[in-house]
Amino acid sequence: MGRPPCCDKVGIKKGPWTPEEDIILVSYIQEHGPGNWRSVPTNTGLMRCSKSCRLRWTNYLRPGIKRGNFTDHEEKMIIHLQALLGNRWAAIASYLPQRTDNDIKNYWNTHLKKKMKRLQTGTEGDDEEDDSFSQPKGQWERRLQTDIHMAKQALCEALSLDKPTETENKPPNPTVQTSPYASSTENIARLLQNWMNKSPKNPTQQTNSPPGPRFINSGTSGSSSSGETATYNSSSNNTVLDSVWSFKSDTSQQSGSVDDNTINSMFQDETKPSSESQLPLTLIENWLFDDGVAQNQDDLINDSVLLEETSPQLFWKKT
DNA sequence: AAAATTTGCAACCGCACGCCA
DNA sequence: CTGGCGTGCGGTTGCAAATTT
Repeated sequence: MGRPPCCDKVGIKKGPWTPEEDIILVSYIQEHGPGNWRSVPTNTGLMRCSKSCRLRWTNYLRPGIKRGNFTDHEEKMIIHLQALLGNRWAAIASYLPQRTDNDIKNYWNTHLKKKMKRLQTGTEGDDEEDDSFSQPKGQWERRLQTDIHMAKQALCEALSLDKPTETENKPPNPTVQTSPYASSTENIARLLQNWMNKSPKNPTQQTNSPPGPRFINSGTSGSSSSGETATYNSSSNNTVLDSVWSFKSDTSQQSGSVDDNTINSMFQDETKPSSESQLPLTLIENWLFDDGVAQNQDDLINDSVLLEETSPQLFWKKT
């Protein structure tokens, strides 16, 4: 007998999330914290399955998420990490705390994969955008070696949970960085008001949206169950979220500055690994982005293994 | 200017895994 | 030990926006 569905499919709404739903979800999580997703639809009245709630939260509503264009640095990291880890997007995302695995996966599939293909078809060197990326030879061997390497790395990771966290040279970690929601407080009241004033059919236009490539109007497709589904700009979702967070913080703290510690502690047990649970990044980053190594991908794995073997302490903690 | 095609991304689906009774 | 449940993960899809014809 097969597993029952994660949720009752009858009456479950699908498709794009509306701002109302986002607000309900965020409010609930702000009160109860993430987790126990099963109870979220029940307790909030959201006509969404628990999975959908979790996905919406982790991929979109969670604080600390950076949206918009990937930087060169991020792109290189993804390329290198993908070479090391394969399509283990969650693992890759753990090294890019501001990005979700879904985001990284999408970026890989839509941008980097093509780049790879281009390079593979013999245009190496012609690509002005990415001179650090080249298709490795003997991929199977390397993958095998990678897996061994990763097993070692995972072990180190597991054993170094209580090690001090790296911070320097490290991309800002959402669990310690200043909340972007607090920083956008100025716009928030206005944005929230804008959104509230506009009819659901009139999407909130970006007033401080991230520099995303374009804006998708999620529209009513896929969520026809609600005849009056609010259409809104996906890229402004964070704007709505900003509004929620900051609105709440404004009501409790006149300064409008969210108590980051409160929020951060609140979400410490999220799906994204905290900095404490990560392998010290600086050394890996340094190694990954060492130009010499980057230009010599064939030696990448060997270098890493060698490095690990010759300097095992580097993989434990920064000295 | 309009139609056709491509692109990008949010969301869904199904499987896997760990926990617990 | 076993089965149910909750959650996480990776692959895939659907559709609006952007681009090309």
